[in-house]
Amino acid sequence: MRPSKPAVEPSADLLPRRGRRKEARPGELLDAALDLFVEKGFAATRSEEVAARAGVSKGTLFLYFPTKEELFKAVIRENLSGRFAEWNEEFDSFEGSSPEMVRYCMRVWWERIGATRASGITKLIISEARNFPDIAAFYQQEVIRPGTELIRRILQRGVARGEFRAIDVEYSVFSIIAPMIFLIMMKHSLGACSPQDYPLEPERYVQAQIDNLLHGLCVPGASQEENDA
Amino acid sequence: MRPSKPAVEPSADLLPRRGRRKEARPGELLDAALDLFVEKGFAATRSEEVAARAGVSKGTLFLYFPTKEELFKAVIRENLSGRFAEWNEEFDSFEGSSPEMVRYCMRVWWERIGATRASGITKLIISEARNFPDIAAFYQQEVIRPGTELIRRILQRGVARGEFRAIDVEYSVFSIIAPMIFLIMMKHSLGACSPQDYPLEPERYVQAQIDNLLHGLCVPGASQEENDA
Amino acid sequence: MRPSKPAVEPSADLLPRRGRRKEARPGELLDAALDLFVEKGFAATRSEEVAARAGVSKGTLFLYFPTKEELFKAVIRENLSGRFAEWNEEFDSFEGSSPEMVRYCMRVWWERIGATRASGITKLIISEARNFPDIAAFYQQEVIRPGTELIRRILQRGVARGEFRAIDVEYSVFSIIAPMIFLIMMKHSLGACSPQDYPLEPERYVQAQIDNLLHGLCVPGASQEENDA
Amino acid sequence: MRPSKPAVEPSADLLPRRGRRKEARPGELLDAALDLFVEKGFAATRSEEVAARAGVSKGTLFLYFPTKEELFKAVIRENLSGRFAEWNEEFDSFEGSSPEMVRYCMRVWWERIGATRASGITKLIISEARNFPDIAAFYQQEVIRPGTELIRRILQRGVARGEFRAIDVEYSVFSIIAPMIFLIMMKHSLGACSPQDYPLEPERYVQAQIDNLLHGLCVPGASQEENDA
DNA sequence: AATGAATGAGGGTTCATTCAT
DNA sequence: GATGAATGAACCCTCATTCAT
Repeated sequence: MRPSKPAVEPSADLLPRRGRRKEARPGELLDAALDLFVEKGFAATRSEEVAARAGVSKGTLFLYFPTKEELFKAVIRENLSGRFAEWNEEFDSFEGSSPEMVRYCMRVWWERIGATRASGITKLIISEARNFPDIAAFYQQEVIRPGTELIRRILQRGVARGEFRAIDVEYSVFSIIAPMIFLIMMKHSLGACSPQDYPLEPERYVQAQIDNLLHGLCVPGASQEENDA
Repeated sequence: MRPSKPAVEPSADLLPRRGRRKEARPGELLDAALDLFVEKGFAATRSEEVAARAGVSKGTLFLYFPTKEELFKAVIRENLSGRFAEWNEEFDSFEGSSPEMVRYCMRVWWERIGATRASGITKLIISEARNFPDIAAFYQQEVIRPGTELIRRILQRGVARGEFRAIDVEYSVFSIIAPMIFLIMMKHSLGACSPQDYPLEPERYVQAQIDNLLHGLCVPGASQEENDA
Repeated sequence: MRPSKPAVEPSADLLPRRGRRKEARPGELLDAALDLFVEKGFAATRSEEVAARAGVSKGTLFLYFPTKEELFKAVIRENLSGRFAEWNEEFDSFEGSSPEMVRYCMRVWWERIGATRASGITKLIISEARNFPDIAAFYQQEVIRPGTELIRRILQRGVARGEFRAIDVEYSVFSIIAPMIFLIMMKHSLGACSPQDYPLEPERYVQAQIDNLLHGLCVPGASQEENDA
Repeated sequence: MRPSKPAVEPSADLLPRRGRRKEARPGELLDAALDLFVEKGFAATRSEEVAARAGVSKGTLFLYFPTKEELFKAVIRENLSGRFAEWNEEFDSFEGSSPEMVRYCMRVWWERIGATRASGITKLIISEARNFPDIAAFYQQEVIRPGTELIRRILQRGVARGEFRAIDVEYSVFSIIAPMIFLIMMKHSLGACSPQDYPLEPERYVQAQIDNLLHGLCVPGASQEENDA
């Protein structure tokens, strides 16, 4: 039906064209999509770009994901593997001190999430939450709630064991979360733009945050300044 | 991102303004644009929506801003009040202790930025940085650098005066920045989606962060655990 | 934003480009759409063709009709002006004989519908009914039912006045409808394809149908052949 | 309509066929295609649907028919059984009266065409004629011309034998054709949409049309109204 | 200055067709 | 032969931008 273009010689093409790899496709597309959505945002990413980065044509994308929005949701779902059961267990059986737990928590967060492609999901959710309220709610249920719960238990343990001060446990959760989220956001936004301006060494960053978080800025024993607002 | 036309300077600025009647227009457009860009992102915001929210017609928008991209840049510029000179002075003449400076810094950050519409800019920059590298660089110069510099000076002062421990000043800057940025990001993303899931009270949040930051989680004097990685 | 093509001189263009004629547009578009839908069918007609035939650009079409399907429905609605009230009245006050009514009915059908653009709607509905069941139902209500009712009354009148035989009134309605619909369908399908093969003169056609319908093929008084199936 | 490739002749026809196993394929595809083309039209029918309904894969369809358009033509050709030689003979040797011939003609038309899947071709041709002028011309040659010729001979016989009035033979042909085509069109369009609104009993319909056609609506002997236009 | 009708390039999605298996 | 994954031209529709009024 369509006027076929003059058959282009597949001259020295070593890779198999029209590869038949149904199993591999969705994963490659999801990877490409994650990268691009993180980099440019959902709306500014063109479907064709995703396909091209995955090494397939535009049409192939829609063979696996009926719409761009479904692709987005699949990207989130794919990378939201609920590993909290495992992590909860890991922390329940943790034998060290509570400060060590906090230290371990933050280091592991960086190693397992921050330093990996999974960190893109965090950036993606925070940037796109308002355009995808149902995704946001899903993330809330599946990640935020169990995550904060895990951290809260660490803090409560520390207070109960007399290792931590009588902190505001509920809101101190964010003293662990905030520095990690900040690091991840920087990695994917300003840090990715001008690395020369943001020579953030993640290990040193995490180390400094842990140190300040556990011991505070102030020299201990100095005159306690008043805590009135 | 498409190539932006060379920004056309609105020459009418040179003429003496008689009535201030219509002069409110650009401001209303910038306000509307800020809200919508923060809410939906640059790419997902339609020019017509901006105009409608500002109460003018589509054509009028392009009367003041030659392209959507220029509108975006104007939104950023408009809300990047270079108040660092003022703020630097405020801190240079600050008479209290360094812990008080940190406390003041974080409270004022929330009051002057976080609680106001200006906080949207932070969200916007972080979300859109990679689509607007020049904007990101501009922000880097105008906000990040002076901001971190200001905070660094506070920390150095505290160390110099023996009020703060021998912290990693360079990276401890983020111990102040991260919690504030996190609060602002939440306010504009997940927090705006499901307020019932995020009943964050900003004052209590800031208070808890300040408290933990200054005194740390650990009870002072407890056996210092080793700081090796 | 978009790279503007080198401004083409509107050399000798007498017609106003970018005409501002909001009132006229929908009608012109509906006319163009009717023609094309009749000619090529709904699915095979491209939106851009409709726009082009109406002398506007693709985008303009969607300014007035949100989707191609809505355009289709509007085409039907526009041309389905329920003139049955008027026609009912016309026939209720008809003073001639019932055969004259039949004759008048068929001639007027051709003049007011068959010979005009409105006949396209008939072709359209019949060809597309199964793709647009709601349209078909609507047409059923608004056109078919009142139309058959009108004709049934004519036939009943003829029987009641002793002018017509004891016909099967219910199904004799189609003895009037069928020839008219056939003529209209031919006009828009095979007749439009090869006029040289279909030199149908509508007036002679209608005349012949009326004549046969009223008096039958058979010579009157000839031996009635049996009517068993 | 796109330019159709020159139809490739399936050369395998020359080889002696061993098993008839797979030879059913093309027929099943043609059947499926006929149904779907009639139901949705050519453009709105997807090749994959045709294949699916025939119980084969998309690829197989194109094994037998090089393009969708060739499939369409094959559907027409397949169902255009040139049985006119046979039918002509049947009528040439018909022994009854001319009214009986008309009656027989219409009944047989319904039984052999109207009531069978072949009736879909009629609907298809009429609906798609303008998109396939060559098909229309072919149909004209193969069906319309011999069909009208057959009917014309019946009418002429009746006139010659004094059984029919001095009718306009040329145009009276349509008095037989129109009601049959109308019935078939209804069956495949509006009648298929809302059967509850179209409880057309074909036998009663055909009976009524025959009756009216042969004897007319008017009571014989009543004052002949003038036949001037 | 302000409007909003008009434009048309761009992007999401479909689907006839191809071809490696 | 048969399959169905892959392709990409084509089509519907959007929306930034223009411009006559």
